[in-house]
Amino acid sequence: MAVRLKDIAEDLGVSLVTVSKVLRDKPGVGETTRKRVLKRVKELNYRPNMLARSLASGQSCSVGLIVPDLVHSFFAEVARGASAVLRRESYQLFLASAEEEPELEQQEIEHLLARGVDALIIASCQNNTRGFKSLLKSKTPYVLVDRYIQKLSGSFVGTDDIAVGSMATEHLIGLGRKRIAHIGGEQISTSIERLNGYKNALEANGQPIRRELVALRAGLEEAGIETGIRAMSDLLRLRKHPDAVFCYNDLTAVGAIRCLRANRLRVPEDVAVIGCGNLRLSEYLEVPLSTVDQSARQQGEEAAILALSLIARERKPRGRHLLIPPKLIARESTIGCEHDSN
Amino acid sequence: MAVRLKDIAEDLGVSLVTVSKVLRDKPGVGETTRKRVLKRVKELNYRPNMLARSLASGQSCSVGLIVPDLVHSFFAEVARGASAVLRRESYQLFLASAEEEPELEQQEIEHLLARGVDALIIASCQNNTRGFKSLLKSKTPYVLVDRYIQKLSGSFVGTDDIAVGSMATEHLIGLGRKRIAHIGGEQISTSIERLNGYKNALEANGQPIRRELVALRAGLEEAGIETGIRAMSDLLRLRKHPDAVFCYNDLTAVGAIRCLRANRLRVPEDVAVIGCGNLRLSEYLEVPLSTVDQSARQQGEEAAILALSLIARERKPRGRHLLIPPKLIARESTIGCEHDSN
DNA sequence: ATGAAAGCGCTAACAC
DNA sequence: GTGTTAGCGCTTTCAT
Repeated sequence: MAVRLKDIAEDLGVSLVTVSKVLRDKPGVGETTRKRVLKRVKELNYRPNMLARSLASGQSCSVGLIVPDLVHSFFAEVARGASAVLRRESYQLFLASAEEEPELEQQEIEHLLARGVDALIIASCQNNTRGFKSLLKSKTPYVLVDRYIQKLSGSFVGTDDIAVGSMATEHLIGLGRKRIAHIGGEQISTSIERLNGYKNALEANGQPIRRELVALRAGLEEAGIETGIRAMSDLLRLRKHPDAVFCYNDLTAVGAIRCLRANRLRVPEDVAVIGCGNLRLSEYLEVPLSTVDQSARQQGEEAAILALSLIARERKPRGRHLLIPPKLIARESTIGCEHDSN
Repeated sequence: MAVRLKDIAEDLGVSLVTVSKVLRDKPGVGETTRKRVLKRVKELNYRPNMLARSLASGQSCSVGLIVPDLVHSFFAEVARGASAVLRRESYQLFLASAEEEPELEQQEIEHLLARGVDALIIASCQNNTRGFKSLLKSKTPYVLVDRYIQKLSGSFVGTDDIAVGSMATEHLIGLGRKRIAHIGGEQISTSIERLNGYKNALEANGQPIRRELVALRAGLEEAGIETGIRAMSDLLRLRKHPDAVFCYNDLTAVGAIRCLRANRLRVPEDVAVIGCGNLRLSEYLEVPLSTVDQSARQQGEEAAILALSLIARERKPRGRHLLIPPKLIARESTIGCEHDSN
C-alpha cells in the first residue's frame, strides 16, 4: 500500500538500514548514496510510518495537551502558543479537551500515554492528585498550565493569580470604590488565588473584607454568564449593595453587567465591573469591559518550551514554577467614557 | 518499564495471545482464564500500547480533525461535537489547527496520516485540490466540514450557506430595507455561497443587485473586526450609503457596527446589521447582534458519524453532502429594542 | 561506509 | 480453548 523503507531500499539496491540512516541524518552514509536515497524518497513521496518509528525508537516526537474546554478562547490561545513552539521543533501536538470533567481528563491522560506522547501539558480540571497516578507512574514528563494542583511537584506555567486579584481590586480602590465585591469560583487554584489577591489588596488599603461581598459559585467557566447574573443578583439583595465588582472572568463579568443594567444600575457610575481573561470581544460589549489579561498565548509557548526541555532532560522533573505577570486593561466598565461615545 | 501483555501472560502461565484475546473480547477463551486475566490486568493497571496495536492491526481507532483556527469558537464547537461522538464509539480525536495557512494544513494532513489515523475530518483553508493529493493517494477516508472544495468528490458536512445568505437578506428586506449591502469574503465556498444567497434574495424580491454595495475582503476570519471596520468605512463613502448590511460573520458585523457608531449612525435605525455564526457573546455586544446560527456542534457530530461510517465501509467513498439548515436569530442590530433597554 | 540480526509490543492466521 | 508462528515498519546494536 504505502511506500515503506524496504521499497526504497530494494529499488536502490541498498539496505533498509542505510535508507533509515539517511532519513534521520545519521552519519555513516556515503555522499552519493545519500543523494540517491533522498532523490528516490522525494520521487515516491515517502512518509515515515510514525507508529513504527515510535514503537521501535521509544519516542514519538509528540506532546499531548489537555485543556478543560476548547470553546473558552483562553485555552484555544494556549493551544495555539504550544502548537507553534512544538511545530518549530518538529514535534507534534495532540490536543484533547476534558470538557471540564475530571473523569474525561483522566481518560484523555490514559489515551495519550497509550499513544506514547513524550510529554504531557495539562490545564487540569481536577482538584486533587488522584487522577495523576498513572501519569506519575509512567514517568512521562508533564507540565501543568494555568491551574496547579496542590501536592503535585511537577512543573507549572501560569498566571500570577494573586497579582490578578490584587491588581484588579487595587484598580477599583484607586477609583474610590468603598464596597468592592468579588464573584469567584471554587476549588481550583486560579479561583483561590484571585480571591487571595482581592483580600490582600483590601487589607493593604485599609478596607475591611466583608464576607457578604464575596460570592463563590461553581460553573464559572462553562456557564459564566448565567452564573454571573445570578451571583450579581444575590449581591444586589444586600442591604447596601456593592459599588464595584471584581469578577473571576470576563464571562462572569458580562453576566454581572447584564444583571446590573436589568436592575437600572449604571456601569460604572453605580457599580464598576472588572473581569479577567480579556476575551476578544470584551472591548465590544454593551459596556466595554475592563479586564486583566493573562497572555494565554505566551503561557502555551512557555509550557511547550518547558515540556521540550523536560523531554531532553535538561531540567530535572522537580519542577519550576513560571508565573507570568498579568496586565490590567481599563475600559469603560470601570473608568467610564471620558468622551461621550454616542 | 510499562506493563506488557507478555508480563501478564508469564505471571499467569498462559500465552500472550490468550491475554490479547481477553482484552479485545475475542472468543476462544475459557471463562476461568478470562476472569484470571481480567483480574491481573486490573491489578497491574495494564494499558495497551496503542502504537504497537495500531501497527500490528492496521488501524488506530483514531480520527484526525484539522480546523483552520481553534480560537474561532465555531471550530471549537465543531471539535467538541466530533469529539463527543468519537468518544462514545471508543475512537480518539486528534485535533490540529492549520492557523488559516494552507501549507500548515498540508503538513498536518501528512502528520496525521503518518500517525495512522483511520479517517480525517477537515475544515480546509485551501481553495484547490492540490494539498489533498497525498490524502487521496493514501486512501484514508475523509470528510470535509464547513467549507467544501470544488472537484473534491468526498463527503461533506456543512451549513447550507446559500440559505444563510438568502435568509439574512430576506430578513433585512422584510424590515423594509432598500439598499442592502454585503461584506463578504473570497475564494472559499462559504463566502461564495452566502453571496449567492444574498443575490438570490434580492432578485426574488425585485431589488437590484448593486455592485457597489458588495464589499469582498480577505481576512474575515482572523481579523474580522478590523476588516469589517474598513469595509464598512468604504461603504459609507458611497454617495448613498446602505441602510442595511449582511456581514459574512459576527466578527465582521462587530467591526461594521463599530464603524457605523463612530460615524454617528444609529444601528438599526439608520443601518441594520446582521452577521453569521452566533458567537457566544453576540447577544451581549454594544448592540446585541442579529445573526444566523450554523449549529456548529451538530456539524461536528455529523462529520464524525460520517467518518465512522466510512471507516466501517458502510458508505462508499463517493460522498454524500449533508447540508444543515441555518437558523435566523433576530436581535437588536436589525429589529431594534421593542422596549427601552436603558 | 554498509548491512545482518534482533526486537519494539502487539495482532492475525493457523495449528493443536 | 489454547498456543505457535509470522509479521506490522521501523530502529538499534554490532559485525564486516
